Amino acid sequence: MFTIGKASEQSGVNIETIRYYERIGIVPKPGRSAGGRRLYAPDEIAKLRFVRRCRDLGFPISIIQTFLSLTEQDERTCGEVKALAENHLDEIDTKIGTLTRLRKALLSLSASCDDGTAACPMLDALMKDGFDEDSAEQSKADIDETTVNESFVPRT
Amino acid sequence: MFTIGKASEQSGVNIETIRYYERIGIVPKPGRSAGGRRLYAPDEIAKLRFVRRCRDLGFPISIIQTFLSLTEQDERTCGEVKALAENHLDEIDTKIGTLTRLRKALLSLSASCDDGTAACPMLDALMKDGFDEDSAEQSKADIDETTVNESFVPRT
DNA sequence: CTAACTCCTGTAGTGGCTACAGGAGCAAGC
DNA sequence: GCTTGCTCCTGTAGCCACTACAGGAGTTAG
Repeated sequence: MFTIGKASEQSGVNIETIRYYERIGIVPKPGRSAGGRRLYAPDEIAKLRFVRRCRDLGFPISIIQTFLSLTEQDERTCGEVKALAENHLDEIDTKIGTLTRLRKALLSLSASCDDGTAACPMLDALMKDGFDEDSAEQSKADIDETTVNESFVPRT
Repeated sequence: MFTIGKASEQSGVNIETIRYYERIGIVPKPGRSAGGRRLYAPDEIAKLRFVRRCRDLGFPISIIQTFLSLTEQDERTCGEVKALAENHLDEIDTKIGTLTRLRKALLSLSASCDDGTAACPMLDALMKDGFDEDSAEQSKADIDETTVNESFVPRT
């Protein structure tokens, strides 16, 4: 049995985050010592580590919850997991695509911008009227089609 | 002069978001009608549009605020703008790199996962002990080096 | 004059944490 | 036994950039 500090070290999950996970019910409440401190069994630490790895892969908590319940009742598990993973992969691909288009737009904007000039062509371009019609609206439309809002961005 | 609804249409900024921008002080408080409604002049709408475009490019509000104050006092504007834009470009690049590594990791994990299997190799792998040492830790280390946390992810 | 619409303020919720404040348990050294 | 310093406890508030209400008031078309 380990206190929360050791559990944090071994799982790689921040102490505050462990308590947060307990609060939102993604990991079960651990036992307590006589003095009221949380005590973690090795398998509870394994669960925390699992959650961290899934977060590292960019999965949202809600999906991880599904993963965890799937591991409890191990009936036709793998198909669902694969489906969720592939859906997540699609989202990652969309995100990479969006960022790549953004990168391109920003690059061409900042390229017009020479150091030392007083009036800034980049800011000018962003202030102008007929800007969205050109290049940016293109990527905007692409994004809106697929509606990829939920900022998942992996933890560091 | 336009009411908030028209201003929203013309700028592409959601009504609630306009009021939010006013509340946090990124755009100035507009005038009011006799009945207490916000009235926007064309240049205020232009400012809103500028903010939206910057958000579309993924700039955080704080940077946009800098942009706006730079346009007020137009002294050595362009150099600073370019620097901020290039810094943002670097962040985008890092994010694309992270997502690409993630994609790879997730792809190889889900590849091991055949539909219909009861026990899931992917979940197994994530539960296992010596997992972080292999491929995931690589990308983890890369991320930690550069410390890119602030989830910026462009609006749709 | 009324129905439908737009707008107002203020507050709370989203995700996934992180950062306190103010206290209590616990281990080691004196 | 007592102090020092560490870890832990609960509860709450903050982060970002919005979004979503509730409950009311102004406005406009028929």
